[in-house]
Amino acid sequence: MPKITLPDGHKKEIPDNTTLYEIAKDISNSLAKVAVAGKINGQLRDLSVVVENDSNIEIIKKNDDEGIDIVRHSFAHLIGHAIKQLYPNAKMAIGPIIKNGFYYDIDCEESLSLEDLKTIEKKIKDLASRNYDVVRKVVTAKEALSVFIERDEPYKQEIVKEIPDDEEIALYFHQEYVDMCRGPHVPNTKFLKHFKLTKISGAYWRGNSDNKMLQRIYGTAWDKKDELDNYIQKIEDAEKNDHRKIGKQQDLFHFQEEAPGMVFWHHKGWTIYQLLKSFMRKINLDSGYKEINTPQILDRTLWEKSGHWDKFGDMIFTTHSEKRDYAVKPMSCPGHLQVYNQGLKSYRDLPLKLCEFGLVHRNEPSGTLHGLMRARQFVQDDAHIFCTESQLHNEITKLIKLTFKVYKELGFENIKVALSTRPEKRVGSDDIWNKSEKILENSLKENVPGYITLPGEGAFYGPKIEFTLTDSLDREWQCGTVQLDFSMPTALSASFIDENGEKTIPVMVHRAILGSMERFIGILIEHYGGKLPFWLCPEQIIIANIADKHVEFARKIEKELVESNFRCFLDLRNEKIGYKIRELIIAKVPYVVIIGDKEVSSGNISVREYDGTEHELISVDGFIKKLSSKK
RNA sequence: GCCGCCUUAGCUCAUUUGGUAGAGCAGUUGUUUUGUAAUCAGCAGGUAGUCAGUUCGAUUCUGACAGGCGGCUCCA
Repeated sequence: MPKITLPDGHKKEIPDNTTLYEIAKDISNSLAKVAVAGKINGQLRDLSVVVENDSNIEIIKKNDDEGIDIVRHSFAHLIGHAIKQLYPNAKMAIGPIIKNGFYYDIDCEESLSLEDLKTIEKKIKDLASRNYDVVRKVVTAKEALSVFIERDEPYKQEIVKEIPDDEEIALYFHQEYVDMCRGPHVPNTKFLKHFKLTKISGAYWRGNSDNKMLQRIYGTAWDKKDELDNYIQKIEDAEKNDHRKIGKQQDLFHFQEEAPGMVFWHHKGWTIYQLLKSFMRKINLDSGYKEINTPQILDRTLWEKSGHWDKFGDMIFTTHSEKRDYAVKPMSCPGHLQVYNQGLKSYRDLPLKLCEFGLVHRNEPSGTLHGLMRARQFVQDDAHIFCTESQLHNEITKLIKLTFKVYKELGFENIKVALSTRPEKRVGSDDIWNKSEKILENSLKENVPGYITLPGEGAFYGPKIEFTLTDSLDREWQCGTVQLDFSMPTALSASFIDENGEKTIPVMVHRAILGSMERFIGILIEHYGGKLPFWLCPEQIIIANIADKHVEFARKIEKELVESNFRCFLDLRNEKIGYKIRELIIAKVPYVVIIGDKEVSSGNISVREYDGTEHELISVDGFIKKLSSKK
C-alpha cells in the first residue's frame, strides 16, 4: 500500500497496482477526463503506469504546459500512423516535439508535396476521431528490436541498439502502428484535436550531412481551436514583418540574380545604414577603440598562416594578379594584426583596441542565404583587443556590459547568450583551451544569469560568447560575439615588450557588437515591423499641403525643420490630404505635418503622428523641442 | 551544398484538359484644389526567369541551368 502525496500536500494510501489514471479518477472524474499524463516524484509518466512506492504524485492535464507538449508528441505518432497507412513502405525515423509543435522525419520514396500534407492531415483527423486507446507496453531491447526488424524499420532498429541497458524501453501501440518512445503519451486519441501540418522539408538523418536526407513533416498543435487559430494568425502577421518584404515596400534595398547574397542599398536603406554606423562609431570611440581600415584583398599566404585558408578555403573568394593569388577578405583579423605589428609595442600600449567597419565577403552556401540576415557581402563592426592575459577578465567583462548596453539602446531586451566551447577541429593546446574557456565562463557567471553553453561550437582558434537575437518568426541569428584567441597572434607574429623587457605574445580578443551591419538592420526592421525608432527613420517628417496655395508656407516650414537637422521632406502633390496620409501611414513615417489655411493664417502647424494622434496648430519651435528629445 | 516548392506588367496577384495573357495598385494624361487611411476618367505597360526538348502550336507538358522561398547541414 504505497503512500502518495498530492501537490496540495494531501496524503493518502493507495491500493497496490494502482495506476496514475486511477489516482486521477479517484481525485475526480472531471480531472480524469482531461488527464493526459502524470508525474511520479517529478518525473513525467504515462497514466497507465502503476505507482509502486511512496511518492509525490501530480496529474498533468491536457492544457498544462507539459500536457500540451504530450499532446504534440502524440500527434507526431499520429503522423506515423497516417504515413504508414498511406505509404506502407515509408521508414519512420524520429518524431520529437519542438516549440509550439512537433515534427516527424520519414524516409519515403515518394517525395511528399504540400498537397500530400493535406491528405496526411485528413488521415490524421480520421484516425484521431476514432478515439482509440494508445497502448503502452514495456519491452526488452531484444523484443523491441525484433518488432522493428519484423516491421522493417531500420532507423528504429538503429535507435534501439543505442539505448543503454538500464533504460526502460516502451512501445506505443496505435492500433496496427507501433512506435517506440520514452513518452509519456496521451492514453487515447480523443485528446488529439486541434492541429495543422505546417510544412515539409528535408532533414539529414541524425543531423549529419553525410547521412541520407529524410523528409520532415512539421506540425503545430494546441489545446483549443482558438489557440490554434491565434497561433496561425500570429505567424501570418509575423510574416508581414519580414525584412525582405518591408525592404521592398519601403524602398530600402534590393537583391538581384547577378549578385546573389549581396545587397543593393537604396537611398532610404542606406540612410538607416549610415545612421546605425554613426551610432556604433561613437560607441567605439567612446569606449577607447581606434578606428582603422585595412585592404579588401590580401595575399593568400596571410590566410594560410592565420588558419582561415585551411578551415574555410572553399568559402573564400579569390582573385589574382601577376601570378599572385589573393583572398578577398572574409575576416578583418589578419589585417588588424598587420596594423598591430607596425612598430614595437610596449606593455604600456595594452590593451590596444583596433576597430574597423570591415567589409567582408564569404561565399556562403547558396541554400543558406537569407536576405540581409545571411549575405555573402557584409560589414562587421569588428574590433580586436590586444592585451595581456591578466587584462582579459576586465576586458571581457566590459565587452559583455557594452554589448548589453548597445542592444538595450536599440530596443532589445531579450538576448540569448551562449558560451561556445572548443570544437573538434581546432588549433592550440588543451591547456590554452581550458584557460580561455574558464576566463569567458567566469565573466559570464558574474554578468549574465541564464547564459547557456554550446559544447563544440567555438571558433577554431578559441571559445566565444555569442549574443543571439531573433527575427519575427523566432529564428535565431547570432549578432554580437566575443572570441578569445591565443593562437593567431603567434601565427602572425604579434608581440610586445613586457615590464621585464621580454618579448611577449599578446592575447587577442575578437569582438563584434552588432555583428553584421546588414543582419542587424534586418533584425531591427523585423523587430520594429518596419516602424523604426525616430532617430533611425530615413524619413522622419513629411510635410503635406492641403492645396496649392499652401506651398510657400510648407516650404518655409520644411526649411526650418531641415535646418534643425531633421530628415524632413515635402509632399506637394495634387492629392487629397487623406490620400497622402494613407500613403505615409503605409510607409510608416512617424510625423506628418499638415499645412492648410488655418496653419498659414496662424503661422503654426498641425501634426499627425503615426499612431493617429493629432496636434492642431502647434508652434514649429514647440514641435522641434518635442522631437529633439527623440534624437 | 542537400530535400521540397516557387518564378506571369514596377508591385500584389488572376489565367486547368496546350490555341502567344487579365485585374487592382503604382506610372502617365486630363479632371479635381481638396482638412487627417484611396477624386474621377482615359492611356500606356508583358518574348510568362533563361536555355533546350516534345508538339502543327508551349505561360501551360518534360529536362537542364539561374535566382528566390521553407527547412536541413554549415556559418571564421
